[in-house]
Formats: sequence, C-alpha cells, structure tokens
Amino acid sequence: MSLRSAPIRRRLEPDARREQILAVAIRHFGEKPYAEVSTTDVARAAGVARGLVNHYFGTKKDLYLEVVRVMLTVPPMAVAGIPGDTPPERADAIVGWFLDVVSRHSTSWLAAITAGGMAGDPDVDQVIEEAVDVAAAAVLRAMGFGEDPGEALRAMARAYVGMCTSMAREWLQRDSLSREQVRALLAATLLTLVETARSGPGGPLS
Amino acid sequence: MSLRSAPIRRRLEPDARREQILAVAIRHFGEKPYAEVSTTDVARAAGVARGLVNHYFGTKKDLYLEVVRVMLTVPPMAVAGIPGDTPPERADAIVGWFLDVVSRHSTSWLAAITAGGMAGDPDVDQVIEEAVDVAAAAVLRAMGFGEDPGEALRAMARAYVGMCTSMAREWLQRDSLSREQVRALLAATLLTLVETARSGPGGPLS
DNA sequence: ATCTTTGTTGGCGATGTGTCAATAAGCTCG
DNA sequence: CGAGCTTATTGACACATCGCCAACAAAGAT
Repeated sequence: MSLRSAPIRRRLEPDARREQILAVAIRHFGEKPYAEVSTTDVARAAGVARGLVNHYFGTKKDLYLEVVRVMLTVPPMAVAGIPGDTPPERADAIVGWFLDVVSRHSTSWLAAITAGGMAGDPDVDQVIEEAVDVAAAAVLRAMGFGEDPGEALRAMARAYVGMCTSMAREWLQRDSLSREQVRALLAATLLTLVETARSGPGGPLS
Repeated sequence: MSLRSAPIRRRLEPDARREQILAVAIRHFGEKPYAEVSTTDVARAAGVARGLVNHYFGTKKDLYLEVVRVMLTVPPMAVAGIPGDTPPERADAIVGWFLDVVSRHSTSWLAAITAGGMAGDPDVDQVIEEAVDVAAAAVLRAMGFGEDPGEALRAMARAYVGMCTSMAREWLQRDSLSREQVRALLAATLLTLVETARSGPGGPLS
C-alpha cells in the first residue's frame, strides 16, 4: 500500500509558508463571514497544524487584518496618465478607471471594503480607512488638485469614494444598475463635488 | 448588615425583562465591537443569568440583529411634511432633516450603520440594507418621485444614502467637516442625482 | 554520519456559547 | 392565610475555538 495516511511533514521557507497560509485565508474569508471561519479550517485547508497559523500571524484578527490589507491593495495606478483636458473629461476618465479596477477584483475587493467595520473593530476600520484615503487622494490628484488639497476636501473625497463603493455594489452584486448608469452618475457627482468645493473651500462663505 | 450579597431573584414580565436586556445590549454593542462583547457581559450588566439572554433572544447574533434593527429604526418621519416648492429647496430640507436625525442618535446610529456587514454576515447585511432601502425610498418620495420610482432610481438613491453615511462619519466621528459643508455637498449631490436620473431614466439613451 | 538550526507539531488551559432540567417567585384559589 | 400552580429564572453540562508553549524532526552545516 502506497497510501500515506500520515502525510510526511514538509519544511518550507518561512516566506513561502506564510504566503501559502495567507492565500488559503484569503479564499476562506472571501467566502464566509469572519465568525464562521475558524483558524482550524484555515490550518486544515493549508495542510498545516493550527498552531502554525498563530505562529506566523499571531491572533486570528491579525490574520484577518492581513487578508483585508492584501485584498484592498490595488495597483497604485498611473494617475498622471489620466487623459482629458477639461474637468468633465477627466472625471469620466477617472471614474472609468475606478470601475475597471473594481470590476477586475470585484468579489474580493467588495468583500473587503464592505467588511466596513467588522462591527466596529478599530483595527479593521483603520485598515479600510487607509485604503479609502488612498483612493480619495488619487481622485483629487487626478482632478487637478495639488498634493495637499486640505483636510476638508479630502474628507469630501472620502465620502465620494463611499458612494463609489455603494454604486459598485449596486452594479456588481445586486445588478440593479448598468455600468453606464453608474459611470454617468459618478462622473456627474464628482463634478458636483469639485464645483461645490471650489465655490466654498472652507465651507460656504468661511 | 443590610448588605444583600445575594440579590434576591426578581421576577419580571417577559416584555419588561426583554426590553431591559435589550437596552443593556444596545449600550454594550454601541461601545465595543461585536466580538468583544460577550453574552456574559450583557447578562451580568443586566443582573441576570446568561441563560436568560439566550432564552429571550436565542443566539448572540440574534441579539445583535435585534440591536441593529432598533438602532436603525428611525421614526418613519413626516416625509409628506418636507417643505419647499423647488427641487433645491426640497433637497436642502430633506438633507437637513437627515442630518438632524443622525446627529441625534449619532453614536449608536453610526455604530449600527457602519457595522456594515460584521465582516460579511448575510443576516446583518440584510437588516442594514433594509434600513438603507427605507431611507432611500423616503428621499425619493420627498424629492417628488412617486411611490414606485423604478429599480434603477432606487439603486441610485441607496448609493446616495451610502454617501450620506460616509459624510455623516466625516462630520460626527472625524470632525473633518462642518455641518454646513456636509449639508451643502449632500444637497448639491442630491440635485445632481435627480438631474442625472431625469435625463436618462433607463440609463443614458436606453 | 553527526550536529545544529528552526520550521512544525500536538496538546493544555482559558474563555465563550447553546441547551436544558431544576428551582423558586408571585399569583390564584380554597 | 396557606397550598398549589404557572412559568420566569437559574446553574451547570457539553462542546467549540483560541492563544500559548514545550517537544519533535526536517534539512542544511560541519
């Protein structure tokens, strides 16, 4: 019998093992909610003792944080390469780019971004907020604002990104909107944002 | 010694007891993330055996669902009473009303709405989506659309509500925007939405 | 072939959760 | 006023998961 009921234990480079476990964890957390994924599941699926998961990632939440971090990491993109001279053209271009990126990673990206809080956990929140902030900054840069557009403008851009994710959900998950509908409204909203911001940089009349 | 180290067991009406436990649970889930709240905590704070919590609410998740449901249940409001004749006036009014409601329950409301998924749990998602849907419908009604504005429009309104919550966060939690800034951008965005929707009801040119 | 390093394992203790039979609080009726 | 009854409430049991750590062994070094 060549049946190896006891799979010989194999020794991997730390980086390789870590990455392998992380890959398994990403798949699991993408399919089931946090609470329904046990480290035992991940360990078994990775063909590894549960203790090893803790060894590499510490806490279960730490593992989850790493997963979300990876899921939300998008190619920093070439903002400089956004085409168009007029604001409407540039708005169209950046929205189109955003929709391309999101639709490419659709399931995992949306799963991570809508994890929006894991019921208010500060650490998870922070990771997500950082990702949103990066996206918001990219949008502002692409729309011609400098490297430091001011806190108020960044806040508005973050809220705009919030609307973008909501619309992406409607398009990709609920299928209640077409890509064109999403594109049209997001582009128009972005222009409204820019306009409103320009008319009252520190708030209306302040 | 009048010290009662063993507080005599009190018998309450089921409704009263249920409501009392729920109140305690609301406070706890509003302060700490789901995972860090144990049913033992809730039971002890309510001066009750842990088993009783399960007796009244079933699972811990069921309890949490009830909490979120209560937190997101906003007075159905008098949408009919929204003042203003022109769209800009009505937009201003409804945004103002929304901001009033949110700021009144600020912490608990935001905690519930940003629980956005409890890391992807379908049940929690559904409760939140229902609340968002109700809010979206109210906005559309107030803006003069009929009782059945069509699926596409409802989807856009839901995404708009998503932006509203993002901006509420920026205002109430991060303090990065003033109420006036939030009001101005949300009102302008709402007008843009209405305009975009009217110019292409089934999507641009469809 | 033996030593050394360190990736890996398996189990212990603690904590949290759902369930259920046993208990007693408070009302009713004799 | 006391016995009986209903049922709100308790306490403990069984099970699952988690973080930790000492012991083990795979693969390169000597």
